Amino acid sequence: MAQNDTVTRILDTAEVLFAERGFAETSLRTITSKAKVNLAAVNYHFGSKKSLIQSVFARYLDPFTERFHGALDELEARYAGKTIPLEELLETMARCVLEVPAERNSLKVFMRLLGLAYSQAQGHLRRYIQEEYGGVFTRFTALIRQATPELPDAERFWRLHFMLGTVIFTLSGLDALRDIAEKDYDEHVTVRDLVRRLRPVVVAAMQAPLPAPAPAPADAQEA
Amino acid sequence: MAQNDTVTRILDTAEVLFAERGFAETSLRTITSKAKVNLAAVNYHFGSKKSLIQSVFARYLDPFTERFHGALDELEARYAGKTIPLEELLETMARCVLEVPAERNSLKVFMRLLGLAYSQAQGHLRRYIQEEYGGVFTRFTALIRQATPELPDAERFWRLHFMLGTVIFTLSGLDALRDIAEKDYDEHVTVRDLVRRLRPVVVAAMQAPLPAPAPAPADAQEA
DNA sequence: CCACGTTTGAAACAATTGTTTATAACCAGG
DNA sequence: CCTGGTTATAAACAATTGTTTCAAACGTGG
Repeated sequence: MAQNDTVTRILDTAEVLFAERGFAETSLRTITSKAKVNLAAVNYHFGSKKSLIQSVFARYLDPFTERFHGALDELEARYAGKTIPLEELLETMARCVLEVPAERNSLKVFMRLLGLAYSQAQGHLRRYIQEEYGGVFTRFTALIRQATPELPDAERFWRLHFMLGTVIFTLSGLDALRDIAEKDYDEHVTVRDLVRRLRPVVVAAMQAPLPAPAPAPADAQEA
Repeated sequence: MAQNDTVTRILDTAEVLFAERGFAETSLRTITSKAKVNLAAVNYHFGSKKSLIQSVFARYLDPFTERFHGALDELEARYAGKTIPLEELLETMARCVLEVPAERNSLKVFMRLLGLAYSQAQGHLRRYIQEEYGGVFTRFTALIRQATPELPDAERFWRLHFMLGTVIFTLSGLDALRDIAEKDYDEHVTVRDLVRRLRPVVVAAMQAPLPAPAPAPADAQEA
């Protein structure tokens, strides 16, 4: 029990600190002292700081992907070859995202971690997540493709990432935004409230009219 | 000229490195060696690393806010008290965002810096930007408010941040996304292409139907 | 009870960080 | 040609970082 206790105590403390301050800004000494374990315990149990970070993600993403795959199985079975409506797909994903972290820590931590992973510049973390958990996302986008046959592939690709940005940005910066919202509109907003607000926006965004065709490239502007 | 040369060479190098690797991950030695200036030059000219970071932002945001204010002046004059349409407001902002960094470095760097500032966890940088440049944004949102009278204030607040997330997330992660898009759909996408794609999505998102009212809070879920 | 693999503990390590210091180079104005 | 303040340079500083080491404590199977 002592070993497991040390490992989970490190993970519990690390994920909170990472979410609060970022990866580079969180030292192993801060983690271990707050977790009341020895400094060397991190390198002993995880090997390195980098691998600790990945373990923090794995503890969220492993149960998520499993549950998400299951939910998609159930959905495909229910629709038996018929194309699943867009709302249903989004709803299912939202439900899985909400359910998994609710069992342990707050969803806020999970989203903040995801946001950090994406903003990590050189992106070896994003690559790890892509390689390890890209499967469900590929499966999900294939179903989205069937649900939005009117969209050109490239257009759908970009719109999905537009919405990914919306969700990650909003939920990962939730604390700051919530403070403003509470002060200015005195309403205490929960994550579920946000998902409720997100739903019509995401649907409308995905179903927005196609953009005007690109103008003739008179002089190409480098990006 | 020598002084100015050192200062701008530090800023030019720092903004690129910051955008590529983040703030904490970029050391002053990396900056100064790449900029071919002495290590102490940063502390001499800027005082500290933190203040160098702020200077990097100021060099983008000062001309941007000036130009944006001017554009809003011109818009208000043109509409002479009448409410400015939403599309026009968005168009104006997009134009200013596109024009300013085009004069010097790439827009990509600017957006990546903005994304980093927002994902910076403890957020003293976000606070600095808010205090220093919050004015234009307040003015802009007031105009947006007139353009979308059907939206409750809180709803508009959240939707604006949804869209802010879309823009920052997409444009700050542009390189990675562009690689995927080019590989999968072999289309070379420029920033202007993205803005063209963004336009109908943002408009549709802002005009999406209101969400269903919150269900009775049977058991409150902590966030 | 003993012995052995596993886990913890305190300390030290080597490397890197931002910042400061003291000296030298520069470059105008008298 | 000095002289004054401004800028550049090299070196050192103190603090912090991730990682390693090695001995002590632990706990379980013989």
